[in-house]
Amino acid sequence: MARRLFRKCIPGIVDVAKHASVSPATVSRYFNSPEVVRYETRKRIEAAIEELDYVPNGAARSLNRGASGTIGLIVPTIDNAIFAELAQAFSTSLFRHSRTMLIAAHGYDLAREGVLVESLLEHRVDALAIVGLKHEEQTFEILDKRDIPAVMLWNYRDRQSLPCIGVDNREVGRVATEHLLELGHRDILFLFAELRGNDRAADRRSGALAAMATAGVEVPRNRRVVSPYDVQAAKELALKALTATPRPTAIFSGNDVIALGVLFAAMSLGIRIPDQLSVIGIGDFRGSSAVEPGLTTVRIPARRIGRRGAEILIELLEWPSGHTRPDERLPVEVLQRGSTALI
Amino acid sequence: MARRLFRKCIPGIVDVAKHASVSPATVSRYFNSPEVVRYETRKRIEAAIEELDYVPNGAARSLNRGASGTIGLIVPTIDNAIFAELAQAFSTSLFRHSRTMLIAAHGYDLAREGVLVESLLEHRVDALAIVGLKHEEQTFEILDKRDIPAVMLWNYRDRQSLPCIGVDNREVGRVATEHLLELGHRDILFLFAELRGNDRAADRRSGALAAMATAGVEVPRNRRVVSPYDVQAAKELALKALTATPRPTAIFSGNDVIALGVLFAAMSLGIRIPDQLSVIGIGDFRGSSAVEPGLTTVRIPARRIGRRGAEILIELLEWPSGHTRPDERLPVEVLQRGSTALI
DNA sequence: AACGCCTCTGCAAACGTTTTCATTGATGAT
DNA sequence: ATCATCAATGAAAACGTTTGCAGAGGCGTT
Repeated sequence: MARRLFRKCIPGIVDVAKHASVSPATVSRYFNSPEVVRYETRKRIEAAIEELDYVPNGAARSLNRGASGTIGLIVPTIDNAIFAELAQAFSTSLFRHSRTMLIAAHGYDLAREGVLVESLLEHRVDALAIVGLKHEEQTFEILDKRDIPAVMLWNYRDRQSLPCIGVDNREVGRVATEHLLELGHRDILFLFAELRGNDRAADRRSGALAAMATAGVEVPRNRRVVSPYDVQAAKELALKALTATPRPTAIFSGNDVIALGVLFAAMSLGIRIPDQLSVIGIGDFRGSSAVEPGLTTVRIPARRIGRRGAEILIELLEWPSGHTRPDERLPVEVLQRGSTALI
Repeated sequence: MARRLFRKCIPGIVDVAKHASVSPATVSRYFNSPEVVRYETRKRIEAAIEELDYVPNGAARSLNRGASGTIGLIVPTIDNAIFAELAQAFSTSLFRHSRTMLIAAHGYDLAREGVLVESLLEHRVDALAIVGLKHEEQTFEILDKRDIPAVMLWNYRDRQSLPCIGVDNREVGRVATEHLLELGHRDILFLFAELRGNDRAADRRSGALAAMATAGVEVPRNRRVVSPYDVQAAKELALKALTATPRPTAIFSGNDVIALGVLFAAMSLGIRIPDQLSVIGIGDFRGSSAVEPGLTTVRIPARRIGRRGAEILIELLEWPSGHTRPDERLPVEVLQRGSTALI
């Protein structure tokens, strides 16, 4: 094949080698195990690198080594406070171990998720983290066949086909509901988050309804509403429910964004919180404590999940075998602030 | 060099070729220009790919082609509503053109930014987008030497060394201030965002102060405060200012997060907005319209910036030469909602 | 028949690293 | 002087693709 004459002479390791009058092998060693290279040689190489503005070619390295130093993260969307926090923590942890994050978002579309996995595999990520428990069968198969380390983040459940690191979202739904029940509320409006392609939301819902059943409280159809992930939309749904009679005494919100919408709806109707209405959220987003009144919510440790996810994958990479399964179920807790009170 | 016997037989193009009884070249053509491969041959190759679960090796391709199909994005932090929106839009646009985003965050640390650029170059990104105008000299130099397409996002200014796509943040600061002035406010508290390593915030500040100067209104020292990017912190700063006398009649907030903090502070003090206090934000974050009262803010089209940034880089890649400089200055506008009123 | 053209495919040379193995001196022990 | 040891380096074979060139048939035209 003909030389690519046109390519703009971007310097390679052999150029550096020539410049420093050593062999490419030595330059490579300079990077990968400097201590075996004689001091003066090292100096010469350094000078050459500086001179040529040499930057190693990751593709070539990864081709040779069979590892790219890159770890994939698949989230529903970046554009969502809580996943952004997760991603940031994940990325930072990786950076600390000199690896890079390759992030991809599927927009709650499981089919598209498959494409993303393929794409990440094509980039030869060394490991993979996916948000959520529910994925296409094919995804699991291909990860298994390739046997690259993989974990599922955010939601936790026992005996999954892949290790998970996160919280049990059924528990989350349960404790939020129990909190309202303990305060004496019986007529509760449930504003669940969109369930499609979202096992977290689905789990919260089933946890919540289970808690209600345990308490022996009926939840009529019109008290179970699904809200988009959007303050404005949640606000409108809440407005509708709060202007009808009878009015619920409490609102369970599938996440803090929905809760924020509820708060604003109440405000615009002049309904005093928590005297006339209790509101609980889920997530403890940044800023939820500053809302007026402070939002009672179930804390989900997003950053910690991101950090642990990254750390565990790296561990898996560096000690490939042995190990018990690295599942981690993180604790959740209700943070009672000003938005809930005894009925 | 000895064969890497241990590597778990992950199939390559030659395995596929053998399986389909063709040459590797033909398999490669199957991917890159299917129309030249005979139908039956194509079928055979498809079967082999299916059978072996073959996924092309991006590193090898990128090594050979000298292009990785990957485009870098450097942001201060992902974990920030507005940059998350930007990144999401950027990523989606790239995906549409079958390219991948490699994102990196420096946490407002210009020094670390240099490392990130290097790291992205090592990954051989085909192009690069950076948020902000101000960067290390070395960054510009290396981008220039490598001559990979690069743009600066978010902030706009004429005659920069790299094309920029964004809004003029001095204008942003100016129009926000003018809005308050037009409503008759003279005693305005300025809660600027953190300025260090943040040319956007600095520009907003200078635009705002210039507008005040033009109007001939003095801004005393204690009316210029810098707030962290955090609802709680902004709330506390606002609380302090709002409990002192004299109380400002309006608050200029460097971004919507700060404005939210101000709103909550006013609420907790029982100060009615906008009757007793006008508040303006900047950014028009998702949800800012749903706040009660609706937040008046200066709209910055984050998604559009992300999308255009991606599109422009791709254009630059596909028609490498010619072209006028692709700078784009996007319009800003004040969205008056319920949080500002005549004094 | 001879020739040219077209379609499809194979050959083999890159791409820029890493790493095994061998080589070269230098040093120290016998 | 001989030999083993050691430190520092070089030579060369991979890694898995892409692609220019050339070859092999098939077909239509002279």
